[in-house]
Amino acid sequence: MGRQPCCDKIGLKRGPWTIEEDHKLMNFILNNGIHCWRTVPKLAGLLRCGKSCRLRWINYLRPDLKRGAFTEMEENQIIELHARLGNRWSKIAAHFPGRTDNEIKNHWNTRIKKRLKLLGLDPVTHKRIEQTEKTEQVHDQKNKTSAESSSSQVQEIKSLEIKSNDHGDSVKKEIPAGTDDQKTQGDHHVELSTMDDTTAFLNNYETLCGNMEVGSWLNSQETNTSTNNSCSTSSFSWEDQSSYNPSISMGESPPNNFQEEDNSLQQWIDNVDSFLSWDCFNQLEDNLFLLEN
DNA sequence: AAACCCGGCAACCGCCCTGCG
DNA sequence: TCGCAGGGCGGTTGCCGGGTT
Repeated sequence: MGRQPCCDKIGLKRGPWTIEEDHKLMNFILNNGIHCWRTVPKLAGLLRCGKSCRLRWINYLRPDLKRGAFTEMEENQIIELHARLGNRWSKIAAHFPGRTDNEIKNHWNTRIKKRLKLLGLDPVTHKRIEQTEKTEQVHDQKNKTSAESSSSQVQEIKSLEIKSNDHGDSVKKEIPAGTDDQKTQGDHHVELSTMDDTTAFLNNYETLCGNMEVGSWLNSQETNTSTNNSCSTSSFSWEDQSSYNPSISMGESPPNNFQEEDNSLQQWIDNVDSFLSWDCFNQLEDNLFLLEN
């Protein structure tokens, strides 16, 4: 039979959201806050599932979303974080205010992954591809000879990692050791016997990336994303708004927060209106309406 | 100009986790 | 402690627009 759907999907709309639906959802959340996603579509007059509303809000309508292309710095940071955290996109997204996990995940899958491959780096292990193969061999051997001491293999892994340092000057950064994130690295990552090894690996990784000049390479491969960013996509950063309260979340009531500040709600709506270009859409809707009649 | 291909991204699916009664 | 409901999250799908043939 399978799992029960999260809500009664009969008669529910799916697919791309319309401007009208966006308006309804945004107005509802602004006026009422979010108490229970399941009730949101009903109360907001939407024929959508609660989950769909939640996703739409989080990935598109949320006022603090940063729009536009990823900068070179952001990309490098994503790569760095992915090396530490694996595919835990929400954790990675937490380091990028205004970016969503979905956005980062898509960006990773569509661009960064390919670039790492082009650079000869395994996007999963973040090691050079030939090293990954060797490491896998080490793992295979380890499984076969589990009774033996693993020290020599760890040594081999270490030596492989250290090789990545042999590319010239190293660019060292301070990396906090012993964080939870490091302790919970994904299984697919290189086995590290100690926290020192983790730090060494990260340092080596960073050194590798630095020496291969990922940033400049990316820059040369692509007509400057930052310039494109500034002209192709309007960017709305809620951080710019002094009245913004980032704690819009379950159980809280954003309107109160907004109302406490002079004109903040109106400012927000104005900003959202501008970045969604609703005037244009409204005009289009009007035109369509006239055509239909 | 049309057909086809491909990449990017929004949205969906379904499992997992957490909080509550 | 257990079961359930709801939200969170990662993986996947499918549409759309731009590029190529």
